[in-house]
Amino acid sequence: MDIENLVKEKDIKLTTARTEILEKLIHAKKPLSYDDIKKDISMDKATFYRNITKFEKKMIVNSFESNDKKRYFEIFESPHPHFVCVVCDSVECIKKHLEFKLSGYTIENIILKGKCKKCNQI
Amino acid sequence: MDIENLVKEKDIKLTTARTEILEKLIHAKKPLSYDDIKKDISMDKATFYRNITKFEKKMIVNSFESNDKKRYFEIFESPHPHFVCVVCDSVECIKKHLEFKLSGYTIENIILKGKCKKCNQI
DNA sequence: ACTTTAATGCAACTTAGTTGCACATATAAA
DNA sequence: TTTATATGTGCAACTAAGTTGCATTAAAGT
Repeated sequence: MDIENLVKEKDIKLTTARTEILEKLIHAKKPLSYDDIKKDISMDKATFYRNITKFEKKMIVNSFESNDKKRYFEIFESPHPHFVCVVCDSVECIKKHLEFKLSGYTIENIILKGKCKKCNQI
Repeated sequence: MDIENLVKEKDIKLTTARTEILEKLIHAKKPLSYDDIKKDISMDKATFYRNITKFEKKMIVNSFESNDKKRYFEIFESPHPHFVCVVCDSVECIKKHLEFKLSGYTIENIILKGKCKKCNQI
């Protein structure tokens, strides 16, 4: 996956700031918060949030609120569940497909909250 | 369900403030945020949050973070999924049991995010 | 180059929730 | 009934993620 493909036909100017954000998210193995990536990007947080909002509107990025009051962002791909640890606040993607229908509702994201492997061993 | 049963053997003093919170939650049909119930309770928000934290530790109340940056609280009963609308931020309980296992993990809450019935019709 | 439009940085703001501290209430001991 | 000790409460100040207003800068079209 490369950045040109992501923004293709999305009517978005590819500025330095935007490239930095997308680069970081593309190489991430799990959703990241602003806090997770601020050390690796050079823009102001206002710029970060304005750009991420734009990415979300264009369906390039997708986000959800975790347990730690932070928003987590990932490149929008085929929908998959996420696991959020209520002890250590870590966030993971669940590869397994979770089929679940609810008539009248549209389900966009499934979030499982609980204790992750590490925290279960303590 | 009554309040005496809830706090029985939980080593909790039943003050006026605590009774107010529990009364409200017992009669709620869905999880409520502080914002939802502040008009109906007479205590300071610090007292509310300190008590709700205590209830959570004692497994009387259970909570989760929604999409609107607010925490939603409900009386702790048998675990069930919740639906959170990403458009109108409404929160609902899902009665249907959702079985989902993930080895090594403990799942405490399942949150489905998407569009609710109302918002789907718009 | 000139104009128009969108992007950025900075600082101030918003808001859910937390914390320190003094005062109040309750339970236990004397 | 007083005294001691612990717990609960209100108020105000604080915290931290995210937002907004505004002046400045950069980019794209003519």
